[in-house]
Amino acid sequence: MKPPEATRGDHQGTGDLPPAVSVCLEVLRKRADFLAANRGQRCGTKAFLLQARHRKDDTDSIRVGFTCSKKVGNAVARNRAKRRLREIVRLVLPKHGQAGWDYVLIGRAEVTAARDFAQMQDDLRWALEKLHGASSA
RNA sequence: GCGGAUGGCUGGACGGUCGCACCUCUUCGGGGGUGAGGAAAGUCCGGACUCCAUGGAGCAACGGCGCCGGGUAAUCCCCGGCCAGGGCAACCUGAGGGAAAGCGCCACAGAGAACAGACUACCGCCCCUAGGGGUGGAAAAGGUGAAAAGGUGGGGUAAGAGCCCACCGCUUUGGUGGCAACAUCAAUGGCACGGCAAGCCCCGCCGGGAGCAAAACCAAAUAGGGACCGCGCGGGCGCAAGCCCGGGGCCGCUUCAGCCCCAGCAGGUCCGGGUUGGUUGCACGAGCGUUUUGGUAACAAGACGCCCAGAUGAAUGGCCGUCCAAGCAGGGCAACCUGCGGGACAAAAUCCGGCUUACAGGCCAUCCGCAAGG
Repeated sequence: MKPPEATRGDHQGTGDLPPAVSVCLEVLRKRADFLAANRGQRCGTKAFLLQARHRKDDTDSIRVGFTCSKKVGNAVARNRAKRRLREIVRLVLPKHGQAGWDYVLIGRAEVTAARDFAQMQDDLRWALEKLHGASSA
């Protein structure tokens, strides 16, 4: 009854990815991609933790992954958290993300499912500006 | 009307706007269809299906089950019945075979706890003699305990006792009813037989193992194995042809049948295994709905209609509006009005049949008790 939920034991978490997003976005499916993103830059917000990594390969697509471990709650709570994260990514990332980067959003217990939706979008914009501002500086 | 018992249903609705998975149509712009649960859960039973084990028979071991009958693919499940316990009742609960095969265990308390025993108390006799001691009888009364050797009443006696009698219980035998568990009636014996088998055990029945990450196929890249050919090949006897004797393996043992192996390699030809992706398995099934017939029922048979999720870092959603109902506050005798507010448990992962557990609120049916009315 449970999805792979992947290697939960370590703190990588493995996101569950919904191929949701629009055309220019791709979804991370490989465990290795998640591990690589985990070693990249990161920025926490109230509703989630954002990890980002510049792939430095020839492709210029934006890729995203989502991680909601069992700490977030039961299956129903995890699914809801992932869907909300997926939705703010769909609305925000095409405009504010940078090509050639991988992003991973990690859900938090309680907050990810309950925070005001508009505020979550602002959170993501703020986190993206902070990361890319720091990397360019 | 109040209280209660049982069974079942439902578990937000509608709309707007972005979006997801699969299928499908397409003029490649896009359009259409379908898309979580009663528990999808726990993974506790039973099956289908797949692979592994060479097949048959017997035995042993291990595990499970356990009133009787029926249902089913099957079950530890379901239905009906029996017995025991609880409740005024509807109804509920019950690992419910065997303790006159054996072993073992019954703590504390108590005189005594398992082929009984005698502390207080009772009675007779004897002795010192307010009272007590000795001896014998007896096991009813008190006390202890979860449990004390049939119960109640009467007779009887020095006092007592199934010692005798009646009823109840029990043993044994028989009759009757029932497929059976069992019930009931009669006779019989004066009563001999404590509990625990979720202790060992005995009896009866059932059971091969692993599981869709099973398994099959395709494509890549990569280190290492097997078969056949050739040289050659177990022991003994023999000049030789040949004859005799084998050993080991095939999930425990025995047996029968069958199969395989029994030195090595510088070569030649061919085949298989693991990893990562992909495809299949993978959704037409012990299927669902309606209905008829048989059956007390579980269920079975028939007719008609229907196609109903197939993901894999894993779709079935985000936001907003109106309404519905739980809750809170205010107003009103009340119906109700206004505002706030928030939506039970829990999400498919090969598929079925069950069990168990979780669950806000709402609804329906049948039945029982009490009260009132006709």
